[in-house]
Amino acid sequence: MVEAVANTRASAAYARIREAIIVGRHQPGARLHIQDLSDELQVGPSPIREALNRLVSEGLVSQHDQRGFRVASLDLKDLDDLFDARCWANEAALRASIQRGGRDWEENVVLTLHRLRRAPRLVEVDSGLRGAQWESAHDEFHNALIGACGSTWMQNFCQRTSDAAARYRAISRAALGGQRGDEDEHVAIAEAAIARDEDKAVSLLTNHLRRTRDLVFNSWQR
Amino acid sequence: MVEAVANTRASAAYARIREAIIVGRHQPGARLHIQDLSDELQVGPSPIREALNRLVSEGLVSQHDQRGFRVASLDLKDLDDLFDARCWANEAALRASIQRGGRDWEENVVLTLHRLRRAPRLVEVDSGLRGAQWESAHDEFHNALIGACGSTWMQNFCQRTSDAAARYRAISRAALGGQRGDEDEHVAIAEAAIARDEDKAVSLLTNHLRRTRDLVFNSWQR
DNA sequence: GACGCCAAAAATATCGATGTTATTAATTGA
DNA sequence: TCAATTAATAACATCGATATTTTTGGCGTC
Repeated sequence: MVEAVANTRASAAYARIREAIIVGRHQPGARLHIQDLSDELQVGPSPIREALNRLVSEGLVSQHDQRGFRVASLDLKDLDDLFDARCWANEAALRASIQRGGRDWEENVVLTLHRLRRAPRLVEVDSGLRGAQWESAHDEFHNALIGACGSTWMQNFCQRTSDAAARYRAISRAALGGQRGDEDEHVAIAEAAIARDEDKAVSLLTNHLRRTRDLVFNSWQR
Repeated sequence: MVEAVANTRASAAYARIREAIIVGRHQPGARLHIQDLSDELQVGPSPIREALNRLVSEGLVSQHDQRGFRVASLDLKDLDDLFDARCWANEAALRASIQRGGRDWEENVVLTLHRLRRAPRLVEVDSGLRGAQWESAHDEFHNALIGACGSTWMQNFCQRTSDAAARYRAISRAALGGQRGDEDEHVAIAEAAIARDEDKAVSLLTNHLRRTRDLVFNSWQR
């Protein structure tokens, strides 16, 4: 999902700040002071600013001229906005994948599903590493599902919306103290997809996304 | 589409470089030297680099660590890739708009269509301003069509794919020396949309996009 | 006690300079 | 003449310092 090593300080800073935002370590709406990040990551201001500028176009950071950067904020309206986009994009991409996908696609779906089921769930609340591992496997599985759609543009968009959704999941997880058990849903989606049952697969996937949305919605407070 | 004035040199540089890429003044694959841009825009290297970093996440510029920036390249495979994404995204967004749109949406479609028809076409090959004016009106119309879909995320994605498509159009225009007459297509799409005929509107819009793709495809050479 | 104004402090956006890495040119040996 | 190695050049990534702008805090007035 993101390169472990980077040849440039800006790229390294980009990866780390990005991760921190998605995981929720940098909270929505919080200001991102150049100096603080500079101290934290042990690099000068320039690479930090370059990293932040990349994140701006990615929608993870918002920028106001002369007033610095802050973590893009989240709210219920945006949650529904995002939910719609995810449904539409994933539906189209999944249908195309089912139509166009070959053996390699099927095998990749099976493989990533297996890895997802094997990935450790978040048992204790603060075992960050385990959570990250599961999130990564989860990501891989959903990418595999739409991996044969034939459009990198659409896949990138799905990835981006998925990143945004991960931020909401992190909040909900922090509020509820655990994750829901949705292994069955993933299995069902994979089976329908491989069986080339477009409508069923889409319906299962859409409901899967909706349940995620509802979980976040219900755990929302302030 | 993009703010005319910017309070910061980085934002100003961003807008100008972006425009230059979309219009095709910076050609696909061309290297973007910091120094050159610095001289051209009369600002130091830092704002230029920040601008380029934003464009990287936007997909208009590619970056290779330690090897600088270059204009994102275009090819026929990417054209089809992009075409699929545009069709899927616009179909979903248009359907939602037709279902959810109210009076204000209808009126905006009519208004932007009128402005598009009134906008001067590109008569002479190098009258850049006129072309830009039409491109802008064209953009506004397509945005208006999906303006009531309810998802900013999806609208932003459509905008982004539309920008990429504009780059292909610029190439094809330069090769052919003119634009095709597609006023009728826009009128038909608008009418079907306002008549709330989902399937017809979607079909017209999809064909509209396909014709654009075909035009570019046929004018491709090197 | 609240509002507005002014000064002090902090933070940003930008510059110019420098170390490092890639690219080009020159040179040597086969 | 060409390949490979090395020197020279150019470009990039990064730093540290500075000018501007925003924010904060205090002060006086209504």
